[in-house]
Amino acid sequence: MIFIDYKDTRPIYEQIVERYKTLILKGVMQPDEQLPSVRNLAMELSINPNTIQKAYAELERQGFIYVVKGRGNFVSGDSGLVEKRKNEYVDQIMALVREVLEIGMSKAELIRLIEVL
Amino acid sequence: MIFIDYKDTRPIYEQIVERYKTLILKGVMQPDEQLPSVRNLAMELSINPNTIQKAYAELERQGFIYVVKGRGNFVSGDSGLVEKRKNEYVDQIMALVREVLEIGMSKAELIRLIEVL
DNA sequence: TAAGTGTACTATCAGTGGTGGTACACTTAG
DNA sequence: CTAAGTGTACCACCACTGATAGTACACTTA
Repeated sequence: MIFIDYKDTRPIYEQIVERYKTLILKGVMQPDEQLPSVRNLAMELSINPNTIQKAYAELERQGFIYVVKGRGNFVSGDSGLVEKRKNEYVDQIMALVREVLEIGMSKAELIRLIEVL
Repeated sequence: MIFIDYKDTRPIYEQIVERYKTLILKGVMQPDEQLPSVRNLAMELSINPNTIQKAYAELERQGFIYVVKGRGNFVSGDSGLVEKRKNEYVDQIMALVREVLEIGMSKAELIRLIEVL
């Protein structure tokens, strides 16, 4: 379910955050489903528990999971997250589209590439 | 022409590289036009010459500029760069598009956003 | 009670971005 | 030829960040 790409330049904790965000938003992980414990996931990935802790803290800060002390971390049920996430993606895409249009690509060409995707 | 955004999390030298790449690709800087000297630009931006040097070295590595020792750095005339850069952008855009489609956005909606841009 | 959970520390290390400074080879204007 | 301006190559140093290692404590539950 979770893996680390050491060729990826992004920090490990960030990769884990991204991975869980997409798992949750795509519905692979259902609301109130439990995430692996900090220590377990650390063991499984052969990394330090503190790194997992950092990732989980970030996921909680962003509202993707909630924490029950002594029990574990669970997927949040907030559906507004999908909409928020969509907007994040759209903003990024539009910024890039503006750039590529400025150096001479046509809208039509770009739209065509999306259509055939 | 060049400025630094200290709120930007990217390193300074990288910001300078990006800035010059777009200036060159948009034609704001013409082939064989001279760039500011390492020391001048460093003074102007109040940063260290080594940082500028790093940015210029990267620009040369990517083929955007060429260097004449003792004279300065100049904009390259290679037109194939535009095409290469376009592809870089398109790859990034398509990766993001795939993500946003996976979490439930429709192609039509996305295309519409580009059309009204 | 014991095991498993999150959480909060502290110390330490490695890599990277950036600064500050020196030095050298080259080109060109005077 | 000389001096000024150019790129280039170092070195030492510092700050920040990501990550590790270890300890400790409070909570929940079988």
